[in-house]
Amino acid sequence: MKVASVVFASPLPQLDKEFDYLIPEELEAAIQFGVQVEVPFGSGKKPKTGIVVGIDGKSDFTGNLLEILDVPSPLQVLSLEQYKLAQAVASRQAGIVGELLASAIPKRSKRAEAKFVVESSAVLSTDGHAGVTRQFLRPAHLDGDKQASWAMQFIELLRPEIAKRRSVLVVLPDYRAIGDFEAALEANSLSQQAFRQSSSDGAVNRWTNHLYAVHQEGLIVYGTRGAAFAPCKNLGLILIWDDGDDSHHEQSSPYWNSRDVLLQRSELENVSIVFSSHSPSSEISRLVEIGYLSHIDHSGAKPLVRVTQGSERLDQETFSLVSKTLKNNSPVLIQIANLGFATALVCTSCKEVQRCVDCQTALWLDPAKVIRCRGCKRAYGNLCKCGGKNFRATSQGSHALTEQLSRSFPEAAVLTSTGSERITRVERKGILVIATPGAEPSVDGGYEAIVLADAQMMLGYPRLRALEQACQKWANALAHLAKTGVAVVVGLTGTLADQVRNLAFMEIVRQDMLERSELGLPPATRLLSITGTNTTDLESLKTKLSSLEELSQIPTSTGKTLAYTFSIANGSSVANDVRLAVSQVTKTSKNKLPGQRLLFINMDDQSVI
DNA sequence: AGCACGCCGACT
DNA sequence: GTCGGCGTGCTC
Repeated sequence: MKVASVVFASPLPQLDKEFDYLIPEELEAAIQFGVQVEVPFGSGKKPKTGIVVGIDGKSDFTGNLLEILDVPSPLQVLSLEQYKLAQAVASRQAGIVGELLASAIPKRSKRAEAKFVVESSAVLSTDGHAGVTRQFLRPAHLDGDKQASWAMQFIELLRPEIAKRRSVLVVLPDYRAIGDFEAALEANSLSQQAFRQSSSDGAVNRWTNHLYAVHQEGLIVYGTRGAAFAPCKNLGLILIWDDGDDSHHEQSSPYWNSRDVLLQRSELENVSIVFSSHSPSSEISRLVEIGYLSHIDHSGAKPLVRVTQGSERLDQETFSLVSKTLKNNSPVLIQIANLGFATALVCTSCKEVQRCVDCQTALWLDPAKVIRCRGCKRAYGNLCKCGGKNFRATSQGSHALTEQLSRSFPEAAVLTSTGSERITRVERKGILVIATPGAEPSVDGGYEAIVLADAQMMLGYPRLRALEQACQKWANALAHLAKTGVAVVVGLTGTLADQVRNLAFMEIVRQDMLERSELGLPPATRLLSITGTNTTDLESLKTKLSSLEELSQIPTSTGKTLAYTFSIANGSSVANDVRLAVSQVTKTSKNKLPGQRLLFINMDDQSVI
């Protein structure tokens, strides 16, 4: 009898390998790579579902081989390329193949399967994958009247691939981008060939789209970050929008991100890849710098941008610009940094900044006008320690500004759009929109005036990536400007002011990236963090890791996290060593909790510094 | 995950 | 003497 290698879509490290089973002759016809099988496993009575990832005449296993019990459906659910990608990502991130497979394969829907018919296709074009290109592409600075410039650009790039019956994979940061992309697909009559891979779709749709992506070539497969692992038959091109956006990072182990996964996919499947954004991430900037990516600039005509130096949100000139634009019945956008009524509260009698008694975090006025700790959410009354009853806001949030502007421009409608209360589109008229970064509503033809009111504050965050993230948020907001519009960026000085005025985000991020390189910080190096709850376990891990020369430890603010930098070239050996050390500590620890992981390895931490 | 194997305390 | 606690380790 022939032998099949089977893997399980399980996050358990003990099951992170292939198990061999004999193929009974009556099932031999149905067994092929990527089909689901029912197999006996362990001493459990009920059969376990696995996936066939290899068929051979023999097995290296010395024990007694068992037989596959059943093949519930002859349909392939996993492609060879997907499996290789999961293996590569697991090894790079010191994670487990099974946990990646679990998210790459949706839940089976028998109802979807009953209706699924593979379109019989001609023999695939085999014109090879000659001329693989890897690019960073800047789309036009300004969006079209009805469509996002990047989405239109994506359509142009994917068209020729679809015509060749190549599939195209499109990975987007969030649902707003999905909306923009779907609008572009619709406008170009491509919706029929596009298959969304989304965890929020219903089980039947999800499974249907998954099956199409496995079995049919020449499709547009798109979705948010999870789609990076989606099957794509005859893949010819990978497109990623705004790779620097936080949403491209997976929040659970093994903490992969779209950029790195898709770079690996491009290498493994030898296909072209295009990263696109208005302002590059520092990683993309580095890849352009070392010549791995070529830089294609389609940004075109620059809009008119004014930079003011003062810290005042709306100086006289800006105020009259807003006022004049509204009078002309044209829309205005004001981008501010955060929610709530105030970012910090100062007592008017003792001048103390109000802090939480538990965690020392600054208090703020939340959207419900309750004084609350920003960190632990504890609510406070309206009384300072000194007995003072009055507070002054050190910086205003969106709701306070809405109220103030409603008074200043009584005849205009004032709308607020934030991450949690988002408006996606507004009518083209004299309307004043206040939005937090990433929540800017679209408007046909663009805004006639855009004010980036908190530019200075957004730079001030004590984070490694503050500058590149600020550039990303500004550039994305400015894409909403009308061709005849004017933008005002508040509170920048010196070289940075000049660079922002010229929309030289490429250069700003490049300089920032080079400065970080000199300090040995990402993206020139990688940053590893290991987080746990138990300090003794972390201590013993620290001792184990101290013998590894490739790692250089960096301090962290909490005792619950160890952080190290390591060189990109050492990536695979570091991943191996760390995985080993963590499994040893886990094995000998006395603090194990059932079903809970003791230590979390993040091979590319974004937030410890 | 399940489940068996295994070596120490209170029970008919 | 045995029943059963769940720590440890394996499952093709």
